[in-house]
Amino acid sequence: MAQLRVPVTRRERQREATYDEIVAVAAALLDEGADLSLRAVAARMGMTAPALYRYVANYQQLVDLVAFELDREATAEWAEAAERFAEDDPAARLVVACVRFRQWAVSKPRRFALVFANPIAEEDTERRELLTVSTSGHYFTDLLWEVWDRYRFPFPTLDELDPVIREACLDPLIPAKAERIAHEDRGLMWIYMRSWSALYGVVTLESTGHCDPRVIESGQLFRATLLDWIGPLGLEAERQRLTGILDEELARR
Amino acid sequence: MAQLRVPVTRRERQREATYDEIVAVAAALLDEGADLSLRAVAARMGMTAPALYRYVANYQQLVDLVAFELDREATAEWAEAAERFAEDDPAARLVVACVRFRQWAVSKPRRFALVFANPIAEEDTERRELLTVSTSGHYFTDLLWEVWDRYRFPFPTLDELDPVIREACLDPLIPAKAERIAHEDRGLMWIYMRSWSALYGVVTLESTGHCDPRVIESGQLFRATLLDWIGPLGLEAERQRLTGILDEELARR
DNA sequence: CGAGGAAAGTTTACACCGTTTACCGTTAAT
DNA sequence: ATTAACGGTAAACGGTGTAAACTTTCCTCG
Repeated sequence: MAQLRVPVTRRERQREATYDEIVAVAAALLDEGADLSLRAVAARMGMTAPALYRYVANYQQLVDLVAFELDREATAEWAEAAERFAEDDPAARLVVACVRFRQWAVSKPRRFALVFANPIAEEDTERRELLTVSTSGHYFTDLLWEVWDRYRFPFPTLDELDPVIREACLDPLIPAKAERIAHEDRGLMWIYMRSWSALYGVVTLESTGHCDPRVIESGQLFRATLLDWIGPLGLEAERQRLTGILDEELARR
Repeated sequence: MAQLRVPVTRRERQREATYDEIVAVAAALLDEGADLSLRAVAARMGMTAPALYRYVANYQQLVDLVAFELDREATAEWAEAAERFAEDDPAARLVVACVRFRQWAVSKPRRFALVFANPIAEEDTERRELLTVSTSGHYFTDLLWEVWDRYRFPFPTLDELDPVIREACLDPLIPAKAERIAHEDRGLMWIYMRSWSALYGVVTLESTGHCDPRVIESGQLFRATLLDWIGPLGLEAERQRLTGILDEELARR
């Protein structure tokens, strides 16, 4: 029994704390506009750079670590904000979460770039696996499933899908909490991919600044993109209410 | 008269050639998977690094120069491919150009990242201006206008638009060949922004690899996104033909 | 308790990077 | 022919990631 318990020796607690400090310091550097460097992180922690190699194998792993934690942190924020609507109101929660995601991306573009605009080479299976456990991805798939569970919007059956897509729906390599989705309902994953692609698109465009700043400021492009999904997600009857929530959340700034 | 002619002295020709070589060498480095560094470019040109400062003020300018030229080069490729359809068939040309853009982004992700995934800070007016003259942006706006000129799909009137968006349509800060669009038709720019956002979204998602590799390989996500725009662009009557062109172009690999 | 060993640091070193400064031929213009 | 601009060099500075060798600290086990 004893060895089954996670052994929290003094050393391990210290090590855990060091990891936390790494992430905190990195986030601070990022917010200050400095760029994330191994040496800078080490220096600010009162260590020499090579010491950090006791914690990460190389620079890329440092970045991945920070990205993963920032993703978790951000997702927790959106989730908390979404909880101002009841559990049985997933549509409202989804709207809030999307807006908060967007506000986060626009107000903290460097964090966003680290987490979401970080190129992943096809061959890099390690980093790809890391992507699979992305917290935000799981959160959004889960939310989408709940919306479906409540509103039962249509989605393609597995045999309507392109064989490759079918496989990708059944055994997703992307961040997704698919276990919860019944095998025969896995066509839902296609809706997830499509809607995520749309959301990712506007948000990346806005966050990276490849867009008229006035348009970003107004939020209209994002708003229109979200509204496009009201119909496909079976929320037509709720359009007015959800639009209200959307606008309110956007105005919150 | 004489001083109106662009003076092509020997020196200026040489200088021009050097600029071309910088871009060529940088592109080669990029394609080899090395990262773009001022020193590496200089070394491969047989120069020392400081010599490059006679041509660009700093590293960022080197990147911008290369990005701009690669954008031009790529746009020329898509445009040439699109010309296999007649000038009076802008819809087919648009489909071809979009697919070629996507194939370029997926097969040369590093070039894509340089040109389109390069963050631009809000304050950086210089780089923002550079963005405004982006060749690809002009090409796509132009093509969209031609589609509208032929099919007359509906678009919001200026007074239907949010005031901020209206202003952005009238005096665009984004790459766009807007002069050609009559003042009262500037609502078209809204359609441009929205469709560009959608296109940019999938393509970035696929190019950066934040997506199941099998889905990228199949091209289905991109295909579906493009097909969504057949209706809004007034091309419903052409759906079958355009879908054929789309699939053919995607299969071309 | 004390010996042994792993863990966590440091120092030193190397090869890169962007950038500045001072200097020097070559080339073009007056 | 003189002068000035141009296009290059060498040296140097401070920054980066990373490797190897060495030291100190702490935990564990006989």
